[in-house]
Amino acid sequence: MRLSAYFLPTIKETPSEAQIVSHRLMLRAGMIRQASAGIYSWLPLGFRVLKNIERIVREEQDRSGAQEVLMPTIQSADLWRQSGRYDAYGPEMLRIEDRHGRDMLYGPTNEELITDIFRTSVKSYRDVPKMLYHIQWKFRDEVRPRFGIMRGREFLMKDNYSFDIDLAGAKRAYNKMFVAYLRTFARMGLKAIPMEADTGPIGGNLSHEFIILADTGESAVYCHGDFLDFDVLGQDIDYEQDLEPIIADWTALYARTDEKHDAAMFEKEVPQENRVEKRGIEVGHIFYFGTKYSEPLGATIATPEGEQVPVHMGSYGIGVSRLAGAIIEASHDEAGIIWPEAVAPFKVGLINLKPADGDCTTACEDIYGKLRGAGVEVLYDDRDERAGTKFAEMDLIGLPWQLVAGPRGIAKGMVELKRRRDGEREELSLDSALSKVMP
RNA sequence: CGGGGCGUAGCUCAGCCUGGUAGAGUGCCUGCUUUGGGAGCAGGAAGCCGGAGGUUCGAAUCCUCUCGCCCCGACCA
Repeated sequence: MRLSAYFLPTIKETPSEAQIVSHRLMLRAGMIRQASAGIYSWLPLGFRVLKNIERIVREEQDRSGAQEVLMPTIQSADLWRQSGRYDAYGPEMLRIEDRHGRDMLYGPTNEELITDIFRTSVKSYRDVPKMLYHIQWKFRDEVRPRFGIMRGREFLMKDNYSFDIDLAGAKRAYNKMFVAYLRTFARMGLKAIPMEADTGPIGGNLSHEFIILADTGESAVYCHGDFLDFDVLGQDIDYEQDLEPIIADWTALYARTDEKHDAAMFEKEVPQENRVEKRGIEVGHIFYFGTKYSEPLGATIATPEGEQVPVHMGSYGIGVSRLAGAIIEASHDEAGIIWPEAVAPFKVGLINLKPADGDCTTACEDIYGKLRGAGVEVLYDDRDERAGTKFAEMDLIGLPWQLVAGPRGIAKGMVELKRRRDGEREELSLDSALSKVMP
């Protein structure tokens, strides 16, 4: 993509409404624009990031055996009356009336709908287990939206729902999601730590929040430092195998949010030097809720013995749009965003320092063509701007690699390759620079 | 939903107390100069001062109402 043709409205000054760093940077980098309180438009750069996050989430859901569906944003109130949540949910639910006077709502979540889909078509134990997920916009009319995209009213969420004949089956589904989440966040370059969470009225220990550490996180979290060295991507995972050992590894050490924190236990279980006390952002939540919805909605299946039992369900959410902000909270510096490669809107930013210079521009066009030919996503700054502006904007939008070509270097056949993460620069020949950023 | 704050040029803000023809910086457009970290000089375009009522000869400024946005708290993926 040529920057001269790209819609990238960057802002030098910080918009006054943005307080936290991800919100400021997303506005400044031209990723999003606020439409109204807690509701945002995604501009080209931000949308690319959102799509990358979504893609990784989808790939890992599919890998775990979940199947993608797409349910509507607008739901009928009828189902919610059956589950008892139409009244229970309160003013957070955006209620709508259609032209016929029917009560509708903009879905804040989809348990009712998915349970309805399941109950009308699944009748036998032979048809489970199943995991159905979708990635869809939700709306929760928060009293006070804040933190930009991180806590908007409208947000993109992946929610998966598992259906099993009994608790043991549900536990297997839970474990699959647990591992899928570890992989999902790791692929995005995040250290996500599963922390014990409240299970509500169901009880048991089948509820975890996945938390990433960031100074600006919304809640205090406490965990063992060894979590930061765990590597899930290095493992070869077979989702049909028993995942219990992996779960055991990841739940053996202390990790709790402040709601569940027990200072005495923390100090007893974690040696002083390994105690991590930081702030965290919740990016995922998995939990088992048993027959909470299947019972009132009559989602029953027949056991091998012919008995009708309510199906056991779990629900597994990832805040897809929130992740865009969360990743920035976890990865930025004074100059701007630092994208992990997997979610970066482009892999390489090619800076032509002097478009007016024939040789320099010829070389840049050549590099641009070669990178694109190799399938590398590249944003080519071909604008007639000053060098300082180009450097500053490229740092701001945070592409992992910057390839800088100026007349002086080009005359010697050299370009500069800068790694955004640590600012390390290398003067390289054209070919070796290219080979470094090509797959 | 309680408490607080702010709506003036694309953005950041001054002007309001004490009423008298709308301001700065930055961004944008033109030209010249400059050219490896958000340049310099000169010129230019740009605002129903959030909206509606009211007070007044006269309102960005005072009063009333209203809408929007932000912050703290309670709540939350």
